[in-house]
Amino acid sequence: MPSESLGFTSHDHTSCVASALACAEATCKERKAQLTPVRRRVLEILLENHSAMGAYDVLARLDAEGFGSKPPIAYRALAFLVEQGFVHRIERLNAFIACTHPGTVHDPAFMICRDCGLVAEAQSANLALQKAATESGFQLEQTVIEAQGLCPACQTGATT
Amino acid sequence: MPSESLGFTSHDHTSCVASALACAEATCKERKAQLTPVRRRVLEILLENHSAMGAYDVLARLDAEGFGSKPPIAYRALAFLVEQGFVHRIERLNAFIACTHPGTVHDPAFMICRDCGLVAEAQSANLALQKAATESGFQLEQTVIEAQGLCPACQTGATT
DNA sequence: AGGGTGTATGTTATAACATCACAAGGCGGA
DNA sequence: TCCGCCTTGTGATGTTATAACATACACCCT
Repeated sequence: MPSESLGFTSHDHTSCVASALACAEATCKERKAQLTPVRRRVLEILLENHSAMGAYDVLARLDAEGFGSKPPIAYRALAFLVEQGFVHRIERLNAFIACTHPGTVHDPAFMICRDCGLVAEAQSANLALQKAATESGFQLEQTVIEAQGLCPACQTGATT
Repeated sequence: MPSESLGFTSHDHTSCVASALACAEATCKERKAQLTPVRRRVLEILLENHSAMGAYDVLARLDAEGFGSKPPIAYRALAFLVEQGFVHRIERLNAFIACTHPGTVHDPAFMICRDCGLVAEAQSANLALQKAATESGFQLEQTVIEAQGLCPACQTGATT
């Protein structure tokens, strides 16, 4: 039962947390980036939670565990993790979510269920956008692709 | 020096404000939606400004013109305009921009220059995303597609 | 005219999200 | 040792957004 956030199917969760952490550790080592305790813990929290969390939600957890209670604590760790590609920011929700397939280079796309709030990560490869950019001379650096709708589970009996 | 939103080229600006307003009026009439003074003025402000503006920037203008100074004044008008499709919200910037081609149905994509802040609207048609959605059973309702990079003008000598 | 309904506006307060500025600690290299 | 760099801690503040409630106005129906 591979972890497949791509669909909205359930999966074995404990193993994917461990493997994502291991991957982050390896990547940091390779890049000589420091996966400090706070940073590591934030990543763990996001992985365990397995859904998009606001910075202040993360902060509350950190505070409860003695890491500090001020916003910059959380924001700095999150910024680091986003930079390293272990975590993605969901603009639409002002929230953060652990990457489902770290290690691979990607320009992720997200599907956000407006009913239950679940967020699934997919690959983007937006050719139309690249074409438009090329045509207008825009030098594309990063793309935010976030779809909103209803996940399979919420399609019956959801708020219309 | 306003620039055309589709490419990053400049264009005649006065005429596009007028035509967009006329279009909004016609559309509202057709839909029996009310383009009240505040709403109309907010649309004008965004059209005149011709770039992404924060809700509070808009609010400051409204206040200066006697429309009221409290956040809901601006947010409600903006929400109406977004609903009607006359204005788009740029998630990445927490800002709003007048639609460059109102009247036509569209699922817009944006190119945001990180140096000068200009925002250009393009068409999206993200097939990859639609495919992913279909495959996973996600019922797609709306897409946010925002690219970040450098506009032609900023590609020489920009902050790297 | 009276009364009900719906939409829009006005206002207070506060929630939620994010950053600045500065101090202090740890650690490696010159 | 001393310096420079990165990281953390903390207080204050800035920015974006909504909840909740009251009021006003237009419209329709009787």
